[in-house]
Amino acid sequence: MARIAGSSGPRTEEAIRRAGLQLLYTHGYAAMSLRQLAAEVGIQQGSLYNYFRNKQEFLFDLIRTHMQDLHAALDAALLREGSAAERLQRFVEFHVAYHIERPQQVFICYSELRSLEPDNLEVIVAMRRDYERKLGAILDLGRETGEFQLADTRMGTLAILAMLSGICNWYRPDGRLSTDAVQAIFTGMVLALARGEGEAAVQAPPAPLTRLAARLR
Amino acid sequence: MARIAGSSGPRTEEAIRRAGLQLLYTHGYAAMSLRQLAAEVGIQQGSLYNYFRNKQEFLFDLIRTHMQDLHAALDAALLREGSAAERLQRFVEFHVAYHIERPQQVFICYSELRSLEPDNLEVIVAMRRDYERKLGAILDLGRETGEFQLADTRMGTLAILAMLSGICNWYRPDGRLSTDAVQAIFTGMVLALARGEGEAAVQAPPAPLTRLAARLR
DNA sequence: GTCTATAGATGGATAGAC
DNA sequence: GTCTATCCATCTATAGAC
Repeated sequence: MARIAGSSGPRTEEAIRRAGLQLLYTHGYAAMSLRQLAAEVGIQQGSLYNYFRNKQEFLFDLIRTHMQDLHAALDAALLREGSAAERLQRFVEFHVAYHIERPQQVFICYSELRSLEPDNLEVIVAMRRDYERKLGAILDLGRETGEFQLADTRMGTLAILAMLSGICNWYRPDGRLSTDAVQAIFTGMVLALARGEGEAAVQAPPAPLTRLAARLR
Repeated sequence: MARIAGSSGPRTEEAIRRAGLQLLYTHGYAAMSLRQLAAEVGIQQGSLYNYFRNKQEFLFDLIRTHMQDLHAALDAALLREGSAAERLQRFVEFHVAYHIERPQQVFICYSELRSLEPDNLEVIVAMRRDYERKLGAILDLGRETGEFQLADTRMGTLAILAMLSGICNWYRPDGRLSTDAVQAIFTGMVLALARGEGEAAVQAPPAPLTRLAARLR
């Protein structure tokens, strides 16, 4: 993976981003050393400081850039017209495709929030809230038009995002299903979730189960 | 948080587990120092080695113990009779309650898999697969009886687990909803997901969306 | 922009007294 | 079982030559 020593400027910057992404994905922020990063790029460790002021700034830039790309791509893909179901389908297709194409970036943006210093974290969390709101607006619309029967649109938002974002934890390009197939299957599941009334199968209260779990704590 | 110096044996062991859980949850394995851990417990750092051979063994024990508890609690709660819908409802109620009661343990068991050495990871992944299979069996049963219309039960398993496990990322005891309310809402969403056919709202292929996302990469 | 060299701090783990 | 003291490795970040 080592590059030619002496390669300069933009090429090095891009190499650092790529290698950093891979190392963050594999080892995590705290376990990724700048010596490793420099070795992957093919430069000496001190030279990295020509590209960022410190390790934290490097992480923050990587995450913020990804969140900006995500928003831009969503805005380009999302329908502003059509039924709520159509918009939801577009959202799912977009989100699935984006997560399948950038599993590393997506994973880091979830898993390394804890590694951000408070001020930086605040910025990213705000961007994430905006993204959630765009899905929330679709679910709210669907409830107004009667297309969706969700008991709670906020919980629906969180459930759908968790379900879709989980894809980057198991999807493999050489796996059983193509991107299109995954998109189709998840679109079906999300639409069913949003439309269905999902009345309970059993009426008995779940309290005893909770106690059981507590006993084993 | 410091405890009385000189406290011995089982009390210290329990204190180490509790403090370790908190530190792993807050900072992660790589960023958690044994000096921090010892300080939280109220002992000196060297004394920790009376309770584990090294840091890795401590993490592994914590995760393995949690997975064992999870399996035992599920087996105690899961119906072996009844319709697939009833069993699925029980599964969701159990899983939600368990995750709400132990958000830290659950979070660590997902986020620190990367910190396990290969042999240890293998053990945990096998336990996790067993857990997934128990949900998968319910979905398969439902498809055989015609209760469920899932396009792909394996994807259904992954989707449901991601959706439910995401709860520990946002649930707060002092939040808007009680445990019972969260259980009821998620039961409804999961049952709707499993039952619904979820035909697409739009027939057009999603290929252009994928290209759009790629353009912004 | 890259290199070498190093400061300064912190980490996991061990040894031996009590 | 807990303490003190320490070894040795590794880390981020900086300084200055080329």
